[in-house]
Amino acid sequence: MALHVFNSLGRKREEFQPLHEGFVGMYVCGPTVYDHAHIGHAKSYVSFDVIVRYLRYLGYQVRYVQNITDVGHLTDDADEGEDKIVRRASTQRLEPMELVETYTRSYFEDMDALGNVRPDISPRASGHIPEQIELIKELIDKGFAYEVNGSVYFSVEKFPEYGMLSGRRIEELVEGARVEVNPEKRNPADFALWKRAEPAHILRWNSPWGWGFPGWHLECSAMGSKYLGQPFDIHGGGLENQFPHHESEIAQSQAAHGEPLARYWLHNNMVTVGGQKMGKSLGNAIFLKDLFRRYDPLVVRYFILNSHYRSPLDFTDEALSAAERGLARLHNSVRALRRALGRGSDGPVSPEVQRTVDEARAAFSSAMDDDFNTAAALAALFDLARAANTFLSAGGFTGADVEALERAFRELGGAVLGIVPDELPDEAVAGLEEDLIHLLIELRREFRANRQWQEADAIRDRLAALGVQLEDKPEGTTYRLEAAL
RNA sequence: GGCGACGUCGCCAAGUGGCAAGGCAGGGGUCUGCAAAACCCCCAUCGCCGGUUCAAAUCCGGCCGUCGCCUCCA
Repeated sequence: MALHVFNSLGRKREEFQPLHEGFVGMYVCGPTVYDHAHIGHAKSYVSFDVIVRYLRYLGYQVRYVQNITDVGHLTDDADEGEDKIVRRASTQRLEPMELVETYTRSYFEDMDALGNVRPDISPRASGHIPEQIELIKELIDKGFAYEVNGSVYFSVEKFPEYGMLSGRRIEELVEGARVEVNPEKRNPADFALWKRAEPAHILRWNSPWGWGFPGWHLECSAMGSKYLGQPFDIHGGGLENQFPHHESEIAQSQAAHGEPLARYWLHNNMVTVGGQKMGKSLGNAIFLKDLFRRYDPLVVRYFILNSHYRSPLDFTDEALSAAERGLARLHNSVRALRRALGRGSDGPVSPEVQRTVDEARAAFSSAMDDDFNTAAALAALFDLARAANTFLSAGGFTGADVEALERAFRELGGAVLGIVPDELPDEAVAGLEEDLIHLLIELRREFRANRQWQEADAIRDRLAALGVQLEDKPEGTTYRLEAAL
């Protein structure tokens, strides 16, 4: 089966056909860096990370662009409000760019921890002011935009398709508008391309319309087409940005260039906390840096992938704890395989193992081909884990058997889903700690040989209390670090 | 008020016309000095009502409930 994706543009599943054979250009709306990343960011960027990884697994050369919004994102969308960055910077008495730098680094730190591959280009809005000004000029020249008092607005009436993505009509927007109408706008639904800024405004640039700063929607249009051309293949982002952000991107870009901005629009669903919407303004945001103190980032990643990217996801302790144990199961199986590497007999892969691996790969691919159904793909990995465990405990496997199984986990669970690292936690322990654990295991072995069960159990219990879980097996005692997972 | 999504086992979650994946938890076994891990077995007719169909969790209508967008947010 070929890859099918759910295109928000048209709201249906379509076969994915790249514009250029073998190449995919993908743009995902990045964060506005005025605070630390929260679990909403995690869901969004893990989802799109897996999409990028899977496209690469399929053999596409992907150019992944994800912007950093460091200017122009106002605190409300009536095109009034303050710039989020500026407001936060003045509160903290920082240069805006200083604030931006801090949170940009924090963002990448968290995304790295989650195992997301870095975008190929992370363009900043503030570094693309000339491109944005050019775009505005083009829109004015073509009659889609107008200037008032040093601000420029996009005229939605000039673009009849406005609403094509979100399924809204301009009239409805105007009627339902709860925000105060900006008197400068000809139509209340018009949106700002450029906002005039007074001298007191510290983040501003000179333009043909005087000093000011670009509107939020503009950056994605300018940077997306700059690095990926227009149209490009995939535009991703959060569902809440479908309107007005993405709708406005489409309008600007298509009005200016006469071509659609992107062919496939993918939207991930939202995160709730204990059943309630999470919002920075609601004060119930869970920051990743806090969450990572309680759960390994890979557990969070696994938890996210256990549901579909287009489904909402509710964060609860109970669900995360279950995810923790589920991921451990997968890791245990991979660990066992890796310990068995090189221990099998000579010979080719047995037909039975080959068939098991083939089936797992087929199930995995057909799940991922179906609009990136990671939950079903995970089920294929769990089936593989069970089979692998059975093969290992049955014995009589060849080295090639173990390699084939391990490779499947490394590629599907590792390269594609990113939840099976090349080095699992307990394999990373080294040095003094490792020597001490082995010393205790050796002592315990002697107690056991003398049937001094109390002493042996005490060692095991106390190690367990420290997060080191011992496991007695026919071939000897091994350990697992539970705290690390 | 307008638009949209969803409601599947105790919990999480796949499944969009043909006998309901997977994970966690639970019960019963095997292995083990005991554990742990692992393996085997057991554990749901899909919010409610009505309709279409040989056949519906899957399609249509109504109702109830939850969530989201329409205002900053991934």
